[in-house]
Amino acid sequence: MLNRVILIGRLTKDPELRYTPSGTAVATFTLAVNRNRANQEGEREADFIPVVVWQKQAENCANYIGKGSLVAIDGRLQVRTYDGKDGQRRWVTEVVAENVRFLDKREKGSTLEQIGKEVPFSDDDIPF
Amino acid sequence: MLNRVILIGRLTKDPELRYTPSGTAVATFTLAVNRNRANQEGEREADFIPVVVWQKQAENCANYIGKGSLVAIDGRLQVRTYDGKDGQRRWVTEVVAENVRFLDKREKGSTLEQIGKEVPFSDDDIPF
Amino acid sequence: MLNRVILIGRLTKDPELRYTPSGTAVATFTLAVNRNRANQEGEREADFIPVVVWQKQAENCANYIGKGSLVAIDGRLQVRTYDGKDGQRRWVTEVVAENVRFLDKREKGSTLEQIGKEVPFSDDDIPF
Amino acid sequence: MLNRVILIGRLTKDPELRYTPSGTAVATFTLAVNRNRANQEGEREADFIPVVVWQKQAENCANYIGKGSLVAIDGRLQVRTYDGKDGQRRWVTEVVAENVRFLDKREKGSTLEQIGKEVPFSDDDIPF
DNA sequence: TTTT
DNA sequence: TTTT
Repeated sequence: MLNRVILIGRLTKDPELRYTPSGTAVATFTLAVNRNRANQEGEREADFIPVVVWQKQAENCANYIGKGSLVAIDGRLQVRTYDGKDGQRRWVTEVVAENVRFLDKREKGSTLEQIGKEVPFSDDDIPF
Repeated sequence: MLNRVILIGRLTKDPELRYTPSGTAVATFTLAVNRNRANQEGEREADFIPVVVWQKQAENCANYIGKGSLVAIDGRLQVRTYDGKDGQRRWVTEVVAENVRFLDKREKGSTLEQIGKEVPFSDDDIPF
Repeated sequence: MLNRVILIGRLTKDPELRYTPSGTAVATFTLAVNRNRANQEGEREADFIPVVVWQKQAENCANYIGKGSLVAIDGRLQVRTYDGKDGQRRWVTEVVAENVRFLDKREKGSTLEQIGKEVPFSDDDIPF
Repeated sequence: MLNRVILIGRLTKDPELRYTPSGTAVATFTLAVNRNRANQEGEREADFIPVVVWQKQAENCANYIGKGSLVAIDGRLQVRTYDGKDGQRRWVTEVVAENVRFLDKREKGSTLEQIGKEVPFSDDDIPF
């Protein structure tokens, strides 16, 4: 069946990179996705959406983006279940990103710019 | 910012229809979205995703679909926060459906078939 | 960059299956995607969208769906250029399907039903 | 039926703004959407996709974006037919944008920045 | 050249 | 007819 999620938003913090026992990289972060309209107090509302990324893209996220970065996510919705420390079963809904596009302008002379010059020209390998 | 979710799946139960104090219709249901592959035990895995629908579409859902119905959802991801009875703050992630398409074949002579004939020809008003 | 198209519609004809010189299967068909509202004459309008499918999914399409079948497509937009017989350069915009979901109910006792029983349980291999 | 297209890319030229006889604004432009990989010659390939925008969003496009601007489009695929000057019927496939998000960083002190300060805080009214 |  |  079909399950597709597309988001554009900003990281609320730097991504957290971990490795599974078998050595696969996993990055997690939460994405602030602004809604279209401000609320009554004039504050802009946002949805804070948990995102998981796997493998090489996880490492790219850890290396190239951080708190405040603007990204586009293309992935799917996943619902996991886990048992809290209080013994209660809980549900987590998160987006598994199949693709993460980095949308920030790279500053002239930034690390990203430099790195961009040394690596193959591909959105999959390096962000740009 | 962009926030879009597209799902195809089946209702795990009949939709629940409620009204807000101001009279707006809201339907909720959970959608079973099968993943592509079966797990080690040969069982098919699925994600169970909470869906909310508003206004006339909510009433259409309550009237025309039920447990087991196949639907396509086009909407956005929303994260709400609420306080549990234990005083703990919890988060709910759900899909707010902007469009619900009914994908089941209507049986010849079913209520749906009949109704289809009496109402204007529009996916927005009646499902088909 | 991001490029994603999601469609639900019906085939206007049986898919055409071909093979590239190197032996890769390609299926093409056009999808009638109904718009939401009827026009002034009360006729339902539709967009007729060219779709291309590659490899095993191409062969699945040729085997399992035909004129009138209801499918969901998840893919990307592609613009190709070619030279007409009049020497004029022309553009074709088509959807390259990465996933084709078959949404029709299989009739009891149909080939599809039988096949469903003999093959591994996966949306990627057999439609269901 | 479902018909959804989501794109991120750059304008190849400034948008063209026109008005229908009844006074509705329409903007058109073509979006260069880079594919993921470079071709054999090491050049980056792209799809050049025609986009149409209506009403206030059309005027926003004409006012705030131009050649080279990075945007995200959320809309639907449309196939139109027209008769060429040679009397031949032709087909055009284009994306009707329901939402256009402006993704470029506004330069400090730019018109966009200034305007941003004077207008209501909403992605629908002003880009940011 | 179009589907239910 | 194409963008960075």
